[in-house]
Order: sequence, then C-alpha cells, then structure tokens
Amino acid sequence: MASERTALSPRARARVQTEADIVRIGRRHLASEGAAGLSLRAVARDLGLVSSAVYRYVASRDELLTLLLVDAYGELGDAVDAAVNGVPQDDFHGQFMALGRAVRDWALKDTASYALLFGSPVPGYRAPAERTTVPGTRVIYRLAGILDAAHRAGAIAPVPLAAVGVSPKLKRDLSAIRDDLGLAAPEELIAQGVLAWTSLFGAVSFEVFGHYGPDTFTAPEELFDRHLAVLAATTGLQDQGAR
Amino acid sequence: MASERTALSPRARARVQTEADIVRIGRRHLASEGAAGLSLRAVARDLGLVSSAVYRYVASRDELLTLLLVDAYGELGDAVDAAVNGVPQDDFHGQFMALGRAVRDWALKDTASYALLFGSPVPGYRAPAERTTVPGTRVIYRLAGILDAAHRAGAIAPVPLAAVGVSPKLKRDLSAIRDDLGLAAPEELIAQGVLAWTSLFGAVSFEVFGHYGPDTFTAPEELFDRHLAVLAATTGLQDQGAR
DNA sequence: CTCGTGTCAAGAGCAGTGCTCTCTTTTGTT
DNA sequence: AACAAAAGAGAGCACTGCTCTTGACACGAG
Repeated sequence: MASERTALSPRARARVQTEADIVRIGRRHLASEGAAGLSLRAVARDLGLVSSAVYRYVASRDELLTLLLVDAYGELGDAVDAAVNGVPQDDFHGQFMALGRAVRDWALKDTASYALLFGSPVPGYRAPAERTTVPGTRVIYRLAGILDAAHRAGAIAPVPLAAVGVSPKLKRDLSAIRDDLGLAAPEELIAQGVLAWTSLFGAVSFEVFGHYGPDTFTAPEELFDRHLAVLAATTGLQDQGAR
Repeated sequence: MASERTALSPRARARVQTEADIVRIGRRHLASEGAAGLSLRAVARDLGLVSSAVYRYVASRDELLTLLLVDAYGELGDAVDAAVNGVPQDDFHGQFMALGRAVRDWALKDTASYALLFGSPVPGYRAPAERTTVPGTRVIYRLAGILDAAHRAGAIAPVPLAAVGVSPKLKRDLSAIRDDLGLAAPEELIAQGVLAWTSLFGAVSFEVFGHYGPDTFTAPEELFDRHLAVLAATTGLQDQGAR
C-alpha cells in the first residue's frame, strides 16, 4: 500500500499511459468526426487495439464522452485562469476583457471541444453532474469573482440600467445565487453578470459555428472586442486603462 | 401541361403527401434522437416502407437534413413575423421584445429544431447555401428592419455607449452590411444590433441547452425578459409603453 | 518455484446504420 | 389491352456500439 503512492507498478504505469492515449485520440476524433461520430472502435484502431480491448479502460462510449468533457472544461478553465491572472489585480475591466478573449481564443482553437461543451446536447448522453459541475462552473465562478471584487473595491458604477428593474421572483433567484457563491453584489449586478456571461458565449458561438456569413466580418476579433467592451460598460465596469 | 397546374395527377398527389410525411416523421425523430441520430431507415419504418424505398423521395440523409433545416427556419421566421406584426408599427421597443420572446418560445417548444439551427454544426454536413440562406436570415433581417425603422423615426437614442468606438476595419464591415441591407443606421447602431442579436441567441441557447443549473432560476422567463429589456436599452430603444 | 488471481487482448455475435443495385409490382396513360 | 414510368422489395457491403466467452500473460503469495 505504501508503495502505491510513492511509485506506480509497471502495470499501473502502462494503464495510465493507455488511458491518456485514449483521451488524446478521442479528442482527435472529436475534432474530425464530432461528438456524435465519436467511435470507440475507431479509437481502438488508432490505438492498435482490437475494439473490445478498449472496454478494459473505458466503460462505454458515454464514459469516453465524459472524460473528454471534463478534459475540455479543464482546458478552458486553465486558459481563462491564466489569462485573468496575467492582469493586475485591481484592473477589473482588463480582467473581464481577458476572460472573454480567452474563451474566444480557446473556442476558435478547439472548436470541436467547444461544440461539445456549449453546442447541442449530445442525444442520449446525460453528463454525470458529480463529475462535470465543478469543472463546468469555473468560468462563471471566475466571472462572478471579478465582478464581485470590483464591486467590493467600489470600481463598479451603479448599474446604469437600474430602470429596467428586477421582478420579485427573479430577485429571489438572484439573491440565492449571491448567497450560494458568497458574493456581496446587489441583485442588479448579478443579473448583469448573467447577461454578460450568456452574451459572451452567444457571440463566441455565432462566430465558431459560422452564423455570420463567411465574408461578413473581415476582422471578427474587433467586433468581438467591441462586444466585450459594451458588455463591460453595461455591467458598470469602467475602463481605467484607457487614456 | 395545362392540367399540371390546375390539378395534380393522383400519383403526384401521393408523392407530395409522402414527401410531407417524410419531413413530419423526420422532425419527430429529430426531436427524439437528435440530428446525429436521424435515421432514414427509422423514418422508412415509421412510414411503412422498406429502407431503400425512401431514396425514391429523398436523395440522402443530408438531403433530409436540409429539408428539416429549411422547414425549421421557416417556422421560426413565421413565428417571429407573427409576433412582431402583432405590435403597433410605431412601438419599436415592443417589436424588439416580441421578436426576442418569439425566438425563445419557439426554441423552448421545439428544442431539437433549435439545436439543429443554432447548436453544434452537424459533422460532415454542409448546408447548401442556395437553399438555406434566405430562410436562415429572416430573423436578423427582421431585427435590422425594426432597428432601422426606429432610427429613421428618430425613436432611437444616440447609442449611449459611443465611447466604446468602432475601429476602422470594423467600420468598413458594418457599412458594407448597411449598404447590403439598404439601411440608414449609423455603424454604431448596427454594431449594437449585432450584439443584441448574438446576445439574444446566447441567452436562449443557455436556457434551452440547460447551462443554467436545473434549479437556478425558478422564473427563467423573467430573467430573459430582463435581458431583452437591457439589450433594448443598450441599443438605444426606449420603452415608451411603460407608464 | 509453483500456483492461484487478476489483467488484458482477441474474436464472435447481435442489432443497428447509410447507401446501392437488381428485381418485381403497381399504376396511369395511351 | 399494352406499355412505360414510378414505386416498393430485398439482398448486400461496410460500418457502428456493445456483450460474452475464451485464451494468454504477469505478478505476488505460499
């Protein structure tokens, strides 16, 4: 037992290697065939195994899908964290922009994984919440952290669209979220944060899934940056960096 | 020849009936199995035909997908048109809200078709532009029409976020769009319109695809309405209806 | 140093898929 | 009634996910 934690047996080593290979090849197939076309047999072929052998490592096709899902959420979360951490702690506007750009960059780099996470649900597949919620909530938690920190620091203007208001039921939902995440922000700001969150992914999805025409925007990154800036402004984040 | 336009031959009648049945059953399968699980064999079974027989009516699985795509775009466009037409011609804010709500309602009613249109691209399938662009652009054209009419009527406030600015390249793209659609709106407003458009579908997608938790929002329609109202406000549309 | 245990790979088999090809039946028209 | 066009039927190819059984191997305890 003690040896288990210091050094893996050769068998165990081989196993983790094979498991990693399966995920790696699975991602490749995801990119070329899509989630629905993901085939354990094809993965087995690429791995040099007979089809039935991969079931020693992965219980089912859905299990492989879950592995790829967790893997992708992890990559996206890492990319976002790295980008946000590269911005000074008190530059909340910069952090927001960095988060948004990181999501877009990652999505454009690995459109298949992005489609797996944020596209159509894979029919017949239900993600096991106990394994996917934690990695799957990293981005929104990070966004909430940025906005809440900005609020606490007094760096967020009172939401300029307060006139829109928040209905009682919605207010209850929003304050439940606030309590859940331990935030200090008022309900209006949380609502704005949710809007910014969904709008961010809406903009990314349209670009990644090709809903703009092929030649409509010659500089899509400039359009996206403007969208981000507008979303930041409507959330009350002012750009102190601009001179 | 003359008889062809007045009355269809019994054979031709049977054919259009079968074609309609195929689309109807295809939609049912799309709802239960998803686009990737759409099976011509299963459609044939439900139709009481042998698998090869459906190829008399539909050239391929992709062809059926195209039929479903055009069908769904048509339904969405009809729903949006009906909703917007039900609002007084000079109530642009109300028209915007109606458009957004119509999209959401339709998406919630037929999530499978919505996923086909706005979810992950179906791997290996390329929509034939000559058949899908016209029905596929009805919503954004209608939105553009609302905003442009509001602008011409002076019912749109100068976009309050002009400070964000528009880069030169982006400005060129936006004015190209304006010329294409014959609009009068300034570039800033067009950019806001695009943001509203993608944000609308971002909000709908998150709700339809279940990216909020299952119990996070007890009144999602209120959240959505607020999002719409904020998007209208950031676009410069003022709500004259509110008293 | 043998022997049981657990790990792994292989192969056959079931039921399903898209699609093509050939053959037969039905049908509308002349 | 005769004929051609249209529609359906059936077999077949190559593929999929998944299960079950069989055989090979390595490892560690006795």
